[in-house]
Amino acid sequence: LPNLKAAMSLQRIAVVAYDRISPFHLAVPGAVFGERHPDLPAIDFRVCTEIPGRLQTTAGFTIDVEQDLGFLRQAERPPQLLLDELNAAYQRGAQVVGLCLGAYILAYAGLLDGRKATTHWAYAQDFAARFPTINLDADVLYLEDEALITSAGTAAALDCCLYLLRKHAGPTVANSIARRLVISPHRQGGQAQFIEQPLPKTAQDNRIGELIGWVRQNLAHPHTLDSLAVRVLMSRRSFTRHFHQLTGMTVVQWLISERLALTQRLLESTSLSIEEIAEQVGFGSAVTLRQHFRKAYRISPQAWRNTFQ
DNA sequence: TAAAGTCCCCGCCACT
DNA sequence: TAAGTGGCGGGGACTT
Repeated sequence: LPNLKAAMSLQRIAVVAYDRISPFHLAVPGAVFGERHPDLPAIDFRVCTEIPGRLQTTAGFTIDVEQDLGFLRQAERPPQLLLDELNAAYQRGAQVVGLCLGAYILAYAGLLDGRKATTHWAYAQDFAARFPTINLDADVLYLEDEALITSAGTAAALDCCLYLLRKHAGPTVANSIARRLVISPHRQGGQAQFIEQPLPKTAQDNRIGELIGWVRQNLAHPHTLDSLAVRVLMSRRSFTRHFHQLTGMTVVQWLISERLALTQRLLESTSLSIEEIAEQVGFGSAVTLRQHFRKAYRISPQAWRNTFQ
């Protein structure tokens, strides 16, 4: 059945494995949290399981897991043991994460009752039927409600882990690790506005989330730092600071990445000229569009269009 | 593509 | 005291 999850505080992260686990799901938290980073204090990262020993993976090879759930603290009997441990961890103030189908574990543990959660879209119907008291949102990459975080399928676990890292260690470290993994620090289709912020002080972050949605709808506008800062009722300085904290990108970086994403779509699905596309996506000129496109994708817009049409 | 001009980013620090 | 805010300015990124 279900999956793995991590109880974390950045000093200590426990990932729960089980027999016939998908190695990808084990590798994702391992790649984000398990390796040393110069700007990050060493994390006590461990994989644990109910009964230590050899576990089969779905990829045909086996892994040895020495750690039992004692790392998660306490004792009793599986699988109730696992649920109890998770509850105990949550009571102690740990952050509890259910990646992919790991959301089922949190749900069985009763942690998600009355809360928002997500899981792999293919299991959304089953999940909703099984746990009617849980408010399921299958359209997001990951979702935080209080200290409980669930992520959607497979690769969304990466977005989720990077979100956790950004939250606890800051955007610089998170971006650095994202770069090392050769993935976008903040995926297009941006989930920022969907993250349920647990603390009341984040009214501003919510405003930024709304701003992100609005700018996407109005990319053609000639946005500037000042015009955007006014919209979220912040000074320039605070706006850039909050924006970076929330998304891991600077305002201009993000704007450019949004404009480039739309550029790609228009190149693929329309026959608009580069000039017309530049106009529609908010680049001041075709020259500017070409510069950014080339820098980001190492290919000219025209060449991109040719290969994708 | 090149270069001048403009705008942004972010460390710093005084001030809530 | 601790945490957040916002003006300032140099270096650098972006635009034309």
